[in-house]
Amino acid sequence: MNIRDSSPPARVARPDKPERSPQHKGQQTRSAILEAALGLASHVGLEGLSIGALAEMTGMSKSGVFAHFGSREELQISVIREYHAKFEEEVFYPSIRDARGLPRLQALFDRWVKRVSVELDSGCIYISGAVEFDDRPGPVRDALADMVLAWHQALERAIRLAIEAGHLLPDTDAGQILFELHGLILALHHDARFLRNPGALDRAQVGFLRIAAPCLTEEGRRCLKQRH
Amino acid sequence: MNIRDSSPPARVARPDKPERSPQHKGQQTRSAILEAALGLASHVGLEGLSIGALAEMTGMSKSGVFAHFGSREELQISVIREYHAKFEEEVFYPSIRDARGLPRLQALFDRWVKRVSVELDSGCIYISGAVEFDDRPGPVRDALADMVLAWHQALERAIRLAIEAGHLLPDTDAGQILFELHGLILALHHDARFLRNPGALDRAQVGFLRIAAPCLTEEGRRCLKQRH
DNA sequence: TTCAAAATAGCACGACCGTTCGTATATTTC
DNA sequence: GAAATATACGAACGGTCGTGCTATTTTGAA
Repeated sequence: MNIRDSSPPARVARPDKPERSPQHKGQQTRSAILEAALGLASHVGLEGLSIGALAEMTGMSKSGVFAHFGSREELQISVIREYHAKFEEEVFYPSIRDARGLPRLQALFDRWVKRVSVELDSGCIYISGAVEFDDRPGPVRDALADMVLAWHQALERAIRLAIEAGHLLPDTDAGQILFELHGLILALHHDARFLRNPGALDRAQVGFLRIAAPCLTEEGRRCLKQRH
Repeated sequence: MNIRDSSPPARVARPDKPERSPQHKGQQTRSAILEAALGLASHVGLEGLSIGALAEMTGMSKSGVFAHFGSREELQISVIREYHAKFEEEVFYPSIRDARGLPRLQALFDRWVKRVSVELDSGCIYISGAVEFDDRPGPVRDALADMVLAWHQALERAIRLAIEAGHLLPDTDAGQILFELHGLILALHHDARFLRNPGALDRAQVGFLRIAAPCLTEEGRRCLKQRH
């Protein structure tokens, strides 16, 4: 099961099939670069990514770094994909082991909250990227939008499952719930990272309950109580 | 009455008192530059602002533009102040003519929504700036944070007035309401500008009612009905 | 009309950017 | 081992950036 139904990794710059062992040195340093890039982009944004800075961080030459991606755009897209994979691994996969319905939805939200606020240095690339590229069409924006949409769809699916499971009222507007939950995350990101307001985390948690409250069935209410 | 209690314009680069008429040519072109800068920053962000691009837009030389601000940072700060003034004029001032309480609060929110979504080209500098500068301490971040905080305080004041007016329940947590309303705006900005989802505007309006609903007194409910 | 001051232009600088190219070094395959 | 190929380097290019100088023009008032 994957967040998105779409294509496998599908490296653009390296169309060779990713056989296990051969030429693994390249992939190895490529991963190292990508990890550094992820950290850098978390601070300065995707637009702030510079090949020179990356070269210095990894102790390589600029051209050495460059060769792994072929262009700055491809580097940015690779970073987005890398972030997506990490996000999947830290937020999505652990949560779908919870029972479908409210427990799973709350697990997804909680891990999302942690990812956005707690992570000491890493700002959310989905959020910063959305702001950076909302007026900049092109392949980077498209890649970013694909990932964000996939995540939103996964969340909306979880909300609908909560309806089907009888935890939320049948007339609940899943898209509206998603919109408001997303708003909580964005407000959290804003208040915690920009304003450095430590109370934001609680505000987001309280917000979740306030959003869910008017849609809860009795079984849903019991479901939330259990988690005290 | 002003959103913020703090300092008058207080030009840093031009400490001369702003007497009415003399040397008005400078201020005039300065305003023209600032207006162009505001439009540019709305598209490419405060970090994307470049003096060269500004010079080309205004038909001036780079050094001519530069001389008006003395540094890029001062230019960015001036743009922030200019945006703040425009924001005040379009959102705050017209709304405080509504009756204090829910009507004023809703007016503030509605104009805020319009400002963020409808404005054809102008993205919100408060929002994009917060993302750009959340990891970049310095005078620009401080100026931006000051403006945002002032606006938040003005909104929280409006919420508290709605409590005092008996429109919202006395135990309403004004800070929490502010947090959630802010979330709606951020989600709107994200969905409308980045994802180009036209339904986001309605979602924000519905969200307002859903956030207010559990806090309403009977008088508050009547207050909302009136506006059908 | 004259003149000082303000406003703008012109030019150059150093720094960094992404990118290209030729070449040397590792690494893998045979 | 050698041959083949993947990987990395170093230097250089054209460009844009912010900024500092020095002229030149424009402005507003005496």
